[in-house]
Amino acid sequence: MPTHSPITPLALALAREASQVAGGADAVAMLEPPANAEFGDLATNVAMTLAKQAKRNPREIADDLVGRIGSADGLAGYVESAEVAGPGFINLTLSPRWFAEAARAIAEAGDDYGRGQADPRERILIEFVSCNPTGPPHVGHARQAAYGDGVARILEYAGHDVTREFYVNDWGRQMELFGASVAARYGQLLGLATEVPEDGYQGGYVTAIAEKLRDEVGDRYRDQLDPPDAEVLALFALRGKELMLATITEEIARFRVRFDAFFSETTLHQGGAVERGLEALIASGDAYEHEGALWFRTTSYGDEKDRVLRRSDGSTTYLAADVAYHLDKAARGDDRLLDVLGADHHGYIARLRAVIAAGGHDPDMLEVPIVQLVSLTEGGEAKRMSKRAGTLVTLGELIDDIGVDAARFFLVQRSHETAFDLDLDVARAEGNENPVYYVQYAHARIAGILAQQPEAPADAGPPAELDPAERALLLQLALWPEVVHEAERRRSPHRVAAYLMDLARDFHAFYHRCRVVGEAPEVVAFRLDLLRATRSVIATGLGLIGVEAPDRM
RNA sequence: GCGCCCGUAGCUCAGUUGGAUAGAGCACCCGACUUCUAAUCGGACGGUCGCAGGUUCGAAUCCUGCCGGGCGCGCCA
Repeated sequence: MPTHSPITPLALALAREASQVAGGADAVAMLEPPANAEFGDLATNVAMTLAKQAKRNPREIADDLVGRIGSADGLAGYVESAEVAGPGFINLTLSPRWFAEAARAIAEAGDDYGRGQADPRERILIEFVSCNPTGPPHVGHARQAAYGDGVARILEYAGHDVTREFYVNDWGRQMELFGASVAARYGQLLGLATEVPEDGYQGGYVTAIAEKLRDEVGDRYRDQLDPPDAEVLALFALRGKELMLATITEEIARFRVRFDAFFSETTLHQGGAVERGLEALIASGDAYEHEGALWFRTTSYGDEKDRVLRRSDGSTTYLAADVAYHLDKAARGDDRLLDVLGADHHGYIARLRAVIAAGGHDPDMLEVPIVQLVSLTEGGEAKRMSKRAGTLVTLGELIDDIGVDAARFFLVQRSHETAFDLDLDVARAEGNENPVYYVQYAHARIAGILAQQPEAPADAGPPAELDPAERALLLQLALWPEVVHEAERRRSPHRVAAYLMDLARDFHAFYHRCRVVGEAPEVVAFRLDLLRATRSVIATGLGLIGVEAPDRM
C-alpha cells in the first residue's frame, strides 16, 4: 500500500535526471504545485539549487533537464509538457494518465495514505491537561486537551507508540482547602452556618459535589463540622477529589479525548518516591542545604536561579513531587517525553529539563510544547473570565454551547504557539459561516454521490481531458502526506485543520464544475477514484483532530 | 529589567529546509439552485507582511536594533 504522495516518484526521477545534467552533483528536487495554476501542475527550482555547485547558469541547466524529460524513466508518459520560466523554474504539466493512476492509488490506499511516516519511530509519553482536581477544566484546558489529543493521534498515525497520561495534583494545601470547602457546603446543606474558607473554592460546582456527598453519607458528619474535625476534613478532601475527578474524566471523554493513565501525585508521596528523588539529587550533588531549606541546583542546567525542594519548615514543594514524577517517567523506557503546558507555565521548562538531566538522561528527550492562551469573544466583545467571580467558562459549558466538533476544530485551527480569540458567535452558528461544517459538508456530499454511483465501469482508461478543478483537487490530495508529516514533526495539529479547509474548498469547486453520475465511463471511473480519495483523506484528517465525518448533514 | 510567545486584509488567523503576482475564514457588495446536498460556487472589495537596517539572484520567512501587545519571573501549585 503506498503511503507516499504520487508526486514523490516524479520528484525522485527528476532529481536523478538533474543530477546527471549537473555532472553527478547531489540533487534534491523540490516539486510542488506553483503559486499560480497557470504555470502548470507542478514546478521545481532544482536547476537553481544546482546552479551554484555546477557553476552553470540555472536556465541552461533547466533547458538541458527539460530536453531529457520526454524520454526519462518515470517521467515519460506522465509529463505532458515542461517549460523553463523566470530565473530557472521548470513548470510541468502532467498527463491525464498520471492523474488517473494517482487517484486510483490514493483511493486504494484509503486510510493508509500518508500513514506511518515517522522516522525514527519512537515510544512517546505525552502528558497533557493535568488540571487540578479542585475544579472543572476550563476553556484553557479545553485547548490543551484538543491540542494534546490531536498531537497524540497524529503521532500514532505517523507510527509512534504513544501513551497519554494525566497527572493529578491531588496533594498539598490546595486539597485541604478543597476538602474544607466541600465540608462547608455540606454543612450548609444540613442547615449549619459553616463557611467556605476565605481562600477556599467558591464555585458552584463545590456545592454540587457536597450534594452528592450528602446523598452518599446523609447527615453522618453533621456534628463534626463546627469546629471541623481533621479526619472528617481529610475524608471530604479525598471523596471530594474522587467526585471532582469523575466529573473531569467525564467531560474529557465527552470531548473525545482519551487518556491511558491518570497518575496520582499522592502515590509519589506515600510510596516514598518524593523522598528518594530528593536523596538522589543530594547524592549526585544537584541539591544542597541553604538557610534551612533544600535547594535544587537547576542553574547548572540553564535555569536562571536555583529552586527550593524542601522548605525550611520541612514540607516539600510542588517541584519536589515533579522531580519524582519526571524521574519516574524518564525511567519507563520511552524515547521521548512530551509535557504539554499552558503559557503560564513556560518558566517551568528549565526546571523540568534540569530534572531529566540530573537523572542522567538526555534533556533533549523532554519536549515541552507551550499552548498559548485562548480567549472567548461574543457579540464582538471579549468575554470576561474570572475564576474568583465564577464566570470561567468550563469545558462542559463550551461543549454544550458550540458542540464537540466545532470546539475541537476551532481550538486546533490556530497554531498552539499563538494566543487567539475564539469567536463564539461564529463557532455556535450552524450555518455557512462556520468553517467546521464547510469541511464536514464536503464529506457528506461525497457520501451522497457514492451512494448513487457506487460502482465504476470496468476497463476505463484515463479521460482524454481534465478539468482544471480535477487537477487542482488531485494535486491538493497529493500534498496530504507532506502535511501530516509536517504536523507530526512540528507537533502542530493546526496544519491538518488548515489543510482540510483547502481540500474542502477544492472539492466544493470540483463539485460545481464536474458531475459524476451519467458521464462517460472513463470520466466516471476517474471521478469516482477522486471522490473516494477525497472522502478518505477528509475522514482521516478530521479523525486526527477528533472531529466527526458525517455521511449526511 | 530578564525569559517565552506574538505583531500579515476591517476582525480572527494560515503562510518553517528563503522562491514567481502574500492567502483563508468572518464581515460587506454583485451574480449562480429544473442537475450527484445552495451548510455550496463564481466574481468584486480589501495589504507600508509593526518600524529601520543587514545578508543575496531572490526575504513575510534568516541576522541585528527599535516600537507595540500577551504571559511568566514565590520557601504558590
